[in-house]
Amino acid sequence: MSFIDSVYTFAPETFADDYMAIFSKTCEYAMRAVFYVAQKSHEGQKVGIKEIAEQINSPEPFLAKILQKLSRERLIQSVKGPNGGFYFDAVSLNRPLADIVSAIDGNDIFTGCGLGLTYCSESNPCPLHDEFKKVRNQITHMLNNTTIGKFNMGLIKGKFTLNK
Amino acid sequence: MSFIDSVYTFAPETFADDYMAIFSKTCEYAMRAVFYVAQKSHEGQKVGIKEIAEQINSPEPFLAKILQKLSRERLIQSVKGPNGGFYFDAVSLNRPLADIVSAIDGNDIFTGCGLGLTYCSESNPCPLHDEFKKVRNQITHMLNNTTIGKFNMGLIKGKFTLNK
DNA sequence: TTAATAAAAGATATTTTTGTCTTTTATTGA
DNA sequence: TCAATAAAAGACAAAAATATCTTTTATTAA
Ligand code: FES
Ligand code: FES
Repeated sequence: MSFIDSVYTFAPETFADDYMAIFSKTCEYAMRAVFYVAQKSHEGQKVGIKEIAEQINSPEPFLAKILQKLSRERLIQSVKGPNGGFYFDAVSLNRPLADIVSAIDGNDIFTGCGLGLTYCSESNPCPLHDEFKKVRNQITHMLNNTTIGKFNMGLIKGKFTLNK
Repeated sequence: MSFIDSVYTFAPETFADDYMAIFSKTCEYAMRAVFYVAQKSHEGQKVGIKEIAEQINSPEPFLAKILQKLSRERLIQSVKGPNGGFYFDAVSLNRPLADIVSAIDGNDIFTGCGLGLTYCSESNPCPLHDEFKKVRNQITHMLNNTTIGKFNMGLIKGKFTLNK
């Protein structure tokens, strides 16, 4: 390939600098928002979408969609109009984070096969099955044992970050 | 909303029955393919893309792209022409599966923040940091301690599945 | 040295995820 | 009861991931 050619030839980046996280971006926004709203609820306040989006550094209209979904599923509370906003009642504050994750990302992270087989099963395991089960169990444990309100104190005391 | 209306009104499924896995589909295909080719290499054979795609149940042209990438990165060996195909040499068979994953999905799964913060850090942790670190470490351990050739015997003996 | 073979590369298409914009509905306080 | 407010809903747009098709290059064996 000549120099001139190379100037006009770009690698067909089918595999961009992709970076794959455990949770979808949607779910990451959801979790950050939930923790932020929980903290405010602990202080007895409701929060508007604009403030939430600013504080967790997420696109506002997109986050609105996410919270709408959580609201429809009664995982978060909201009221319209002046002094309205999002908040959590006492019951919701005690819900596990797992409820948020499964509402957004589904249950694959709790039950799915690491190699993408349709069903994860003991009788027909993929090679990674035994080790992957441990990973899945730890994720499940983490999400089941983290209530939505668990970090309220830490957040109020400034121990944790929710914005990049 | 009237009955007639409801007949023609469909919920705008912005959140389809999404299911989020730990690895991208691309990476799942890659891992399944790698294990399949490794097994064949152990038996001294090269395998064509068609056979691999059939055996691991993946779209053939898409898998071809994936293996091309791994080939460019010297993670898998290949030869063109008659009797050609993909295979692993002894060195590659001993590579950790982590090399495949990071080539395809990047390093976020090893180092990224569970809540999607730009950097995961001890000094500015997100609420999930402590627990998420454990998950990440277990994934890292799993992928570093699994060589590409680790399951050859199990696969030959039919203990494992690679197709759905 | 040629025909057949099989991977590599390139171009294109589809689907899903992520993100934006506009309109509607509910609530509140004046 | 009216104007202001804020979430809900709906329609639309952009980007990324997934998938397909065609052409090119390298290798082998006859
Ligand atoms: S079968 Fe793959 S993780 Fe269980
Ligand atoms: S800061 Fe979020 S996992 Fe470390």
